Order: sequence, then structure tokens, then C-alpha cells
Amino acid sequence: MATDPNSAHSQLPKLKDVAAAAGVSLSVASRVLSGKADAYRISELASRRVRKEAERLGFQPDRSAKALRLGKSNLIGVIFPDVANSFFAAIAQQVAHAAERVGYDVLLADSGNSTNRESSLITQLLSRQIEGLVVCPVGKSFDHLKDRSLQKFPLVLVDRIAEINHAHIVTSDHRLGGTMLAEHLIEAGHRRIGVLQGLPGTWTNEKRLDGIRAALRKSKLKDIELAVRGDDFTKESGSKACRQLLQAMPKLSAIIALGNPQALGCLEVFQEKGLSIPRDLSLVSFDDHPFVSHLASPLTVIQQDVELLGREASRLLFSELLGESAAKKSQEIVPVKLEVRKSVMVLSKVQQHERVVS
Amino acid sequence: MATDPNSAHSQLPKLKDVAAAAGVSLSVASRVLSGKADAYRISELASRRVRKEAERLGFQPDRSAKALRLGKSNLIGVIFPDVANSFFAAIAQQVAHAAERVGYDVLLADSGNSTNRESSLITQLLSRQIEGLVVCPVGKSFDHLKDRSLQKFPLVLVDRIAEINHAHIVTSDHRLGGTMLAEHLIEAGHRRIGVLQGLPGTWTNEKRLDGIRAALRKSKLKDIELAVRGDDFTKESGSKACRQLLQAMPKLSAIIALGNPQALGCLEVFQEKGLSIPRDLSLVSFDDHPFVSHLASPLTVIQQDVELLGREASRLLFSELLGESAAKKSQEIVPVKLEVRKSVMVLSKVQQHERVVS
DNA sequence: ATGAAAGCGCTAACAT
DNA sequence: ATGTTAGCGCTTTCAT
Repeated sequence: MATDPNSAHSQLPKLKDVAAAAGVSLSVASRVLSGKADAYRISELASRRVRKEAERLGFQPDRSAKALRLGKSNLIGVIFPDVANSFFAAIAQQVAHAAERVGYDVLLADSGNSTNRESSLITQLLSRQIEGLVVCPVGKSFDHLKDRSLQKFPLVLVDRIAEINHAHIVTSDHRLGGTMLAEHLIEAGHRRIGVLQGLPGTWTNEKRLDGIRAALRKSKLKDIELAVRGDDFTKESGSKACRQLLQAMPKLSAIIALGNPQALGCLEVFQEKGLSIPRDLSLVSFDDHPFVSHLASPLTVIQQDVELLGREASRLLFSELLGESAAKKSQEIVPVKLEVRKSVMVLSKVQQHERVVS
Repeated sequence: MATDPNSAHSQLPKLKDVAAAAGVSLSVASRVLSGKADAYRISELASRRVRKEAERLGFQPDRSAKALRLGKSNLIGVIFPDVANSFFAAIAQQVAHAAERVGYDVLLADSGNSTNRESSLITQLLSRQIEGLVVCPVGKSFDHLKDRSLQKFPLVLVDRIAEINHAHIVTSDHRLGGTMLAEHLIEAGHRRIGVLQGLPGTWTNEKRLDGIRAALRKSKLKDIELAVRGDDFTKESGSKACRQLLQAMPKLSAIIALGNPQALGCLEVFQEKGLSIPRDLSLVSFDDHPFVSHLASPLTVIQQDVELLGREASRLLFSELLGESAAKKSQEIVPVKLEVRKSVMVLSKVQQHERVVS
């Protein structure tokens, strides 16, 4: 015998109640309320009565029961390393909107940049019978994404990519972004360039670095020096790395921040040392923000099309879920844009080698 | 053994499969895996075997089935007007973390600032059998929050308040924030003050306005003029309202933005007209952002303790859910802080009435 | 055109 | 200490 866990609570109306009130059987009520009235040739009268009673009682079908019976949860999951980050928040929003449009609900989880938590969150969400998952994977180990239960599963990787072949991929062209920033600096005559990197090993970090290095190679210039410092996508890492660079490269003339938090850390150090942009040092960064063009020195940045990233991630997920598309996994690299502002000094030949700041 | 249990259908393992593999009955398996081994005095042997097989098969209990059987979903809902807004994103993150800690999952929904959508999202989430809800309500009509099914329901209102008495309430002291900003301006000698408001009628908007008006009254000054413009918490509304103020008050000397987006719109107009802060006009705003202190004119702002808001919202929700607290609904007004920077000009007696900008 | 009944995966009361 | 079984709320065959 089962207990009644809800004895004290005011029971929500069940299908049974609606059926009883309408004077029909459970099956008729079910058929009417799940839009199968026509298919089952339910009489107009019964149909109307059921609908009226359902409305009157405020009946809402129990989604757990439905999910269990149908083997279909209408649930998707979203896992991001840092939901408070507006980049991820914007993507989550797109996914939430898309989901709502097609009658899905969204389970949100925050991995807090920990691979372990990401992994356990995935199992957690899978036990909720989610039908699809959008994730921005953390770290360098992706074994948890290669799990058997994920192999034939609508999986969308966003921003950061894992080396697995059963997922859709949506990401900005981080490599190109790196190249554009570096080329921009080189064209302006910079020869000693410092980089404030994020978490080493992270896909975005490495791609951006790759792009920077590619630009240096392409330039064919022999006298370019590049120094990379930093260990995380945080303000703290940014300011620490900035100090290290200033220390390590006396002739440093430009800095590339591989993310806004690091740029912020850099700005703090500059402020503290009374360094001014671009007079003393040039600074460019990844990711834009409405405030950036109103900074004391409006930063030249790489803009990602966040909205597009979110839309594409949702589109890929739901078109696979709704069975419109083939099982083929797509890879989308969305373009980035160099937004040139006022943070880069154009150096003369002489200046290229003369600048000394500390 | 040579046979692969998953040769044909890669079905997820059920409790039945685990029980069979371990050579015990369903109930034993269930008891072991839901931590009731001791209570039911399951033998150490059986216990170990069940755990081993569950592990080997990667068994995860079906949460829908559990929820149905237990009448407990372990699900909460979060509804915000704009998830991409970092204020709400930060709160969502806190809730997500708190939920994870106590074994709950979070359903995220974005009302897109529409009361209708908010209302239908609530019904939607309720049909998922959520056990609690955090919502930042949109608009001025709260009938959907007074619904019968929400009356005895762990409900937390965050940031904006609805006039209902069955919900916990967590919000910043918006009124005090308004007062502090206005007093700061008045003390600096400003007598013609413009306000860039958000959506009229919204709780936050009205409270901030109230606070401003209270400061004017308290000052006892007869010669203060206040003009309020704007119709939304957006950049566009901000710049439009800013233009209107400039037009309507020739002697305007200071502007209060009731939100960062409006401040941004204001900055754009200033830039366009070549107006400089605080030389030509003073500007103060609600809400801080790391970039704000590095602006060309670092803005004096009211800081909300977003993290605390999020933590308190979660605490209230889960302490009611976990039954630690009484059914009493609490109201938390969390303090705000005035962060004084460089965006307010101190006016002399003469300047108070002479300034003319257009 | 409608109803009875089986069963989705799980837990717990009721046997042993 | 373990097994058997009813039933959570719903959909859907199968029967009428």
C-alpha cells in the first residue's frame, strides 16, 4: 500500500477529477486534453464538457507522470562554467526562449569552472531524462562527455570545444580574433607584445593564442617579442600577469588581454602606476561591453556575436530534437569583428625600440 | 561473460536490471540505492553487490518515476524578466549553487518583461511539480501570483515586490538608494535635477523615485526643480529621456539614471553633444559595474549587494523547503552603498542658477 | 464514440 | 533480511 505524501496539502486536481466532473471516463478526458479528440472521434458534447471542467478546476497535467508514461521529458539541460558571466547568461537566455517556443523547459546548472562538477551535473541532468544538452565544457579532460549515454544524444558544445565527434559545435572564430588583434598591433608598429591569457589549456585560450602566434609568423618580422602570462579568466590573474609583463619586458609597448576580466585587472595596474592608454602602453582585448566605448581610453576589442551563438546553439539542439535535421553533427564557427577604438598607439620606427616603461 | 548487456538496444539501465544483475529483489536494490540499507537491515553482502552492479551499469534512477511515486520533484523554478542582465544572472547563479548543494535542480525561465509570459511560465513550471519558485515579477498586475496554488507555496520575490502577503521578499533598499543619490547631489549644490527613470509603475522604479522625492522634501529647499523622463530600463529610453531633459530644463545641472542602461544612453548623448562629466553636467546612477570606475568620468553610483540578494533568496527558499523554518514569510531589505567617484560637480551658490547647457 | 486496464520506473507497506 | 505487490498520474491499446 502506498502512503499519501500529500495528505496535508490541498491536492492539485488530477485528470481523474476532471473526468469525474465532466462525467466521462479517464481515457476520454485524456484524449480531449491532449488534443486527440478528433483522432478518437470524441463527441462534441463530451469534448466541451471536459474542457470546461479542466478550465474550471485549473487542471494541469502532471509532467512527471506524462514523462514517465511517454518516455519523454520535454526537458533540456544547460551547463555553463559561470552563469553570472553575461556572455553565458546571454546564451542561456537564447536557449530559454527557444525552448519555450517549442514547449520545452530548461534545467540550468553552473559548473563553477570545475570539471568534476560538470561531470556530476551531467549525470544529474541525465537522470532527469533530459532530451538534449547545451554545455560549455570546462578544462581539458572530456571523458565525461564521451560517456556511452551521451554518444547518441543531442549535445551542443558552445564557445569551448572538446575533442569529441558526437556533438554539435558552435563557437566564435577565436583564432581569427587573436590574429586580428595581433595584426592590428603589428601594423601600428608594436614589436614587444604581452598577452594576458586565461586558463591555459582551455580551448578558447589556446585558439586565441594560436591566432596571435600565426599573425606574428605571417608578419615575417624577426624582431617581434611575445610574452604570455596569466593563468585564469579573472581580474586577479589579469593584474598579476600585467605586473609580470611590465617587469619582464622593459620595452613592452602593447598588451593583448584574452578576456575582459584580465583587461580590467590590467586597467587597475595602469591606474595604480599612473600609466595611460595609449600614450604609455596600448591595450586591446577580447569581448566587448557597452561601457567599453566610454572608458577613459576606449578599448579596441574583438566583438563576438553572442546573440548569434545562442541562437545557433538553440537551433542546432532543437532541430535535432524535433527531428527536422539529419543526425549529422555540424560545426559552426561564427565570425568575429575587430572594433577599432582609441587604445592603440601608432609607433614610429624609432619608437618601436625606444619605449621604456616600468 | 561474453555477452554485452547492451548489444541491441542501448537502453538506460533500470532498477530492475541492477537488481537482476545483483541477484536480489527490486526492493532490496531500491533500499540500498536510496540509502535505506541500514534502516531495512540489508545484509552487507547484498548491499555491496547492488552497489557494485549499479556502478558497473551506470545506473541512475529515473527522476520522473521517483517524483511521481514520492510526490516530490526536487525541482525549483526561477523566473526573471531578463536573464541576460548580469544582475539577474548573478542571482540565478546563487540559486543554482544553493540548489545543487541540497540536491535540487533548477528550472530557468525568462519572462522577457511580459506579465503574460510570466503568468503562463508559472503555470508551466507548476505542472512540473516545482516545490518552490524564485521570481522577479514584471509589471503592476499580480493576480497570477495570487493564484490558489501559490498561496501555500514557497515563493520568493526578488528585487521587485508585488503586493501579496504569501511570499518571502528580498530586495535592495531602492528607496534609500534614491535618497542617497539625491542628497549627494543636493549637498553638492545641484538645484535642477533630471531623472532617467525605468519602466513606470515598476516597484524598483517607484521606490527609487520615492527616495529621491523624500530627499528633496527633507532638504526643505524651495528652489529645487525635479524632472522625470523615460519609460523603460533600456539604453534607448535613457538617451531619449536625456535629450528631453536637456530640452526641457535649460538650467539642468545633474542627472540621476535609475539604471545602468539609461546611464549608458545618457553617456551616448553627452558624447554626441560634446558634453563632459562633471564639467558640463553631473551624472549619477544605480548599479555598479567593474568598468564604471574606469570610465572617462568614473560615475558615482549606488551599489547593490547582488551576491547577498541571491544568497538570501536561496536561503529563504530552501529553509522553507527543507522545513527548517516556520511558515512565516520574511521581508529582507538589503542595504545599498553610495560609491562616490568623480561624476558630480560641486557647485557654488552662483553656479547653482547660472548653468546653461543645451 | 467510449471505457477498462495495462504499465512507464520507482518506493514502501505488507508479507514472509 | 528479503520478496511481493500496489499504486503515484498519465496515455494507449484493446475491447465494446
